[in-house]
Amino acid sequence: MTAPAGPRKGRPRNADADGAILAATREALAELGWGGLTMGDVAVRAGVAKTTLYRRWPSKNELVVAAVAEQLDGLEMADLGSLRADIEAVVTQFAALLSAPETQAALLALFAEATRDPLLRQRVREAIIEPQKRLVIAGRAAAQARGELVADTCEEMARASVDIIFDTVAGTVVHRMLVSGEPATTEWISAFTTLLLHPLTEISAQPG
Amino acid sequence: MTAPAGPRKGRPRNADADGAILAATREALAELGWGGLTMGDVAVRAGVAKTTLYRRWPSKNELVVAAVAEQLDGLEMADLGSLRADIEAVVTQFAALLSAPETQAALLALFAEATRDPLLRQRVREAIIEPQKRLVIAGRAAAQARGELVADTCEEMARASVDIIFDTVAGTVVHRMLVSGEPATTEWISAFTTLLLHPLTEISAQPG
DNA sequence: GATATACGCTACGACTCGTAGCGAAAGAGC
DNA sequence: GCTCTTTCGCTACGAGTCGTAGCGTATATC
Repeated sequence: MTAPAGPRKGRPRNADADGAILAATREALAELGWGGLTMGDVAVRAGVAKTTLYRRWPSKNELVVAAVAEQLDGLEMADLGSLRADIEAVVTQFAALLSAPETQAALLALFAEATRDPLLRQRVREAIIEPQKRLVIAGRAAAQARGELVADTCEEMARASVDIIFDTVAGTVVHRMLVSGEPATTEWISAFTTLLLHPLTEISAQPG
Repeated sequence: MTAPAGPRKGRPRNADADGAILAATREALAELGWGGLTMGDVAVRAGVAKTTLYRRWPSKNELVVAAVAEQLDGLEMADLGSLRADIEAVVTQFAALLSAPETQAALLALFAEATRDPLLRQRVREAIIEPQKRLVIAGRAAAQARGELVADTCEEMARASVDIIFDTVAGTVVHRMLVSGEPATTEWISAFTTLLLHPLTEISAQPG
């Protein structure tokens, strides 16, 4: 996405620079926040010139989107044999990611900027939000294959339930860790999973 | 809070200016976002000099905290006779507030800045988060008085349940409206309330 | 009146964004 | 080997912002 087609003739780009810049962006975001992050500082941390940043990303916004998206792509939904275990595992992963100050500052700063910039908002949804719904879809498919959940009645309802479940899980965890500032202990994750499982299994058993 | 003790001798402050400045701050935040908001612009919108802003609030951060806190103080928990109706009513109020772009940008921008600035974070919790937990407490008390929920087993568990319920409600609504960008329709509020009521009544009926 | 504060205005230093121009480096194609 | 193309680091720049300072004036209390 950043460099769709590599250059054909001239001097090739430093392959290591992309990773170094994105890491430096997250690091700077952790220490300084969105408002405190400066392109010059990121360049120094990454060991490149400021102009190199602008040669690869058009603005601060796009750079941070790329940095955060790369971070969240590491989330995975494992099939541990039960819906409860799967949910607890992915929530634990998510919480661990969100406990890193760099991810905290990056995510919220991005969301905040996205509320005013429709283009950035769309980029955030495309690059960050939508890809993560795969986790809900994968977890439900596994549960259905194990017989823990019945198959969805129709395509439309399946999509709607993915959205509401994703909003509830992501929203609650994000709110607890970023807004309330409390850590997500194993006990809390267990309690939240219980809260989530009750209506999930019931609604699934008797839709309508 | 802003001016704890009024001045005793000199020229008194313009009483209307505070409200005008806070309103102008929210308006500017809606149009320009945190990054785009400038103190000079707010001053022009409010019809005062920039120095007047700094005479009343020490920085941009504090000004926005005050502007958002004032906005959220309008939320109320009404006793409508049933727990479901009470929850739906307060969620509807909250969603209506969050549908205003000025509140969206303000809240998220504030949360984002708060992740890096511990002092600001504490101010946000004191002035914005904690006061709103009164809604959960009031709603639960009313439900217990009506016999819909049993009384809490101990003080500590009561506080923990307030926290988890608050995180779930606020987090889910915020995430849906601000991150996913979907509006909170009456159907969605109803479905979410159902999802919330199941474990609430069950856990309350058989704690542990 | 004397005093003390708030007000509007202008100017300022320090900082950041994003761009432009320079010479040099590192590959591709002939 | 030689040319062409692109990237690189560096420096400098214009525009814009934060937060402060100084000035003269307005408006209150003592």
